[in-house]
Amino acid sequence: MVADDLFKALADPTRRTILDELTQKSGQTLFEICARLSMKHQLGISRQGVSQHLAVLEAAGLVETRREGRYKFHDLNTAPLRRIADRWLAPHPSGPEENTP
Amino acid sequence: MVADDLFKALADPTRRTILDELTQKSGQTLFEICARLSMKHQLGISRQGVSQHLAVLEAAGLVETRREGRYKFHDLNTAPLRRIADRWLAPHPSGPEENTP
DNA sequence: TTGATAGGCAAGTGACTGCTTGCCTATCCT
DNA sequence: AGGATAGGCAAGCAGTCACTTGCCTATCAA
Repeated sequence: MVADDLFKALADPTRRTILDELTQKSGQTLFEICARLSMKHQLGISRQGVSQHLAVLEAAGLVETRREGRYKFHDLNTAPLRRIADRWLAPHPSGPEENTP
Repeated sequence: MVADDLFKALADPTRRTILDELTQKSGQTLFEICARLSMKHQLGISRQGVSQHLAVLEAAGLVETRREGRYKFHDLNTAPLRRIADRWLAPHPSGPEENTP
């Protein structure tokens, strides 16, 4: 389920802060994001923790990555965000989501 | 944290289905929502489960309630939804969310 | 080639969460 | 009054999640 990945990704405050950082400066590496979370947000989190958060954001389609040599750059993709509110702003004839987990 | 309640509320698929139902028909009671989840969505969930979900949605500001006698009606409030995407669509000078849990 | 840098994989742990069950209160209808 | 209906409170349980630790691979610079 696509919507599920999206909302689950947004549910964590650290992931939302990562999106904030990528909004300010796109194309950051893992270490760069780690440094910013630590410096600007006083987030004492390990590199692995950030890496796992980025994986969740990528699975949700909110972050796209490109490799260059040993560097992996992370870019923001706001497309999924813009469709969130639309779902509940107008009545739908049928439920847009199957809910059988 | 307001944003935290909002995103946590949206993280659960059952709660999103409840929002779908309230979009279709506003002002439903707890039992009415229970019946619709069971009939239309094959969700085998207890009344307490639905009640707890509604409490979370109300804490997030997505649902507002009004009592009339022994009935409690639930109405949708889409205002918080419309501000979600805005956060990451334009760069912010400083982080809009404190992240010190 | 050696060391340093950037990142990945996997297992373990503590906390949170969704859900149930059991019991209780309040309102309405005969 | 008495039963039925609508809803609330609280404890308990199982599954999920965020995070850490330890080790491994790949690229670059000397």
